[in-house]
Amino acid sequence: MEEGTLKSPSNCAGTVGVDYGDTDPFQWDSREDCQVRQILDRVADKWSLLVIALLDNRRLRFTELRREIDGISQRMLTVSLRQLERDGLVKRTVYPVVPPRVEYELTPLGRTLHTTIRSLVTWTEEHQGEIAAARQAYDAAESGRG
Amino acid sequence: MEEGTLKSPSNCAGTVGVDYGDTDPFQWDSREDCQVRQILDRVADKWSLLVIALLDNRRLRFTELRREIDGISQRMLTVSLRQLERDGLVKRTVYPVVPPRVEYELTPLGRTLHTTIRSLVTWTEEHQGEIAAARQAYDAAESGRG
DNA sequence: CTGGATCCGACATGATACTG
DNA sequence: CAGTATCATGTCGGATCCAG
Repeated sequence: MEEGTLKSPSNCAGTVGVDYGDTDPFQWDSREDCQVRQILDRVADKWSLLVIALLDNRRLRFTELRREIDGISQRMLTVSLRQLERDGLVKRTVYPVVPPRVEYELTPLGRTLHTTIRSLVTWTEEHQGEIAAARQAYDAAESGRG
Repeated sequence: MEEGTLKSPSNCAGTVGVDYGDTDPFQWDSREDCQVRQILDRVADKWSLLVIALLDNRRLRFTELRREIDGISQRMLTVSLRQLERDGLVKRTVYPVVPPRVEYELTPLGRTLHTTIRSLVTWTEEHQGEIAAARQAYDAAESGRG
């Protein structure tokens, strides 16, 4: 199983050698625990991001989520949901009926993250134009230089 | 080359089939442009996240960045920086000296993103304990059900 | 020092088939 | 419907060599 055992050992070896002397705005990576690196990676994951974004304050069924996040495979949706559930961000409710009915919703913890993620999404919405422009400019200059 | 051409064609096919009827909190993925999906993936990237986080309001050299983001390979740092530069988030300054000296800093656009990313990092810092606890609980219950 | 190019393995992800 | 298991593979990312 590709559980959340620990895939990247190198993440915790020396983690990040931040050493500002006094002002250390990013002590999180070297001290605290390298956990932050790992959690960031999980939370900033492509699919997790979308799942959390979609579960605003609604309960969605598996298939509903799958339809909304067009392009996600059943497998990845399952895996993502499992991870989010394990991290206490998403609550999974199974109704013992036939056919099966499973609903997903954000936990209180997940809702606090939703806010942050939402702001990331909003940022992207607002600045996609600038980014597109920057890319064009970059690519133009690039092809110009050969 | 693994440029930012377009790796996931499926991303833009139907993108996300959001269809709430009236209240559509996530129109971004289906309308606007699927760009959002792609940009989100880029800015939420593991290394990009850390790079932007580290370039708070300082200029860092290539090697400095590499040292701070312990665990990143030269290749990925280069790739990440190129992408960020192309997206207009990071400014690259080359000093025509020998040995070469290259410094990186956030652009104004990058600085706006920094704020958002910083809040994501902060969230992770603040809630890593809860997540760890949730994982323990989950794993315990899991092994219990065996 | 800063990178570009290449090679290659590992892991993540998709596709498919099967189950309760 | 909601997964699980298995297999195939594409991509990411590390290691290495080379160049300005």
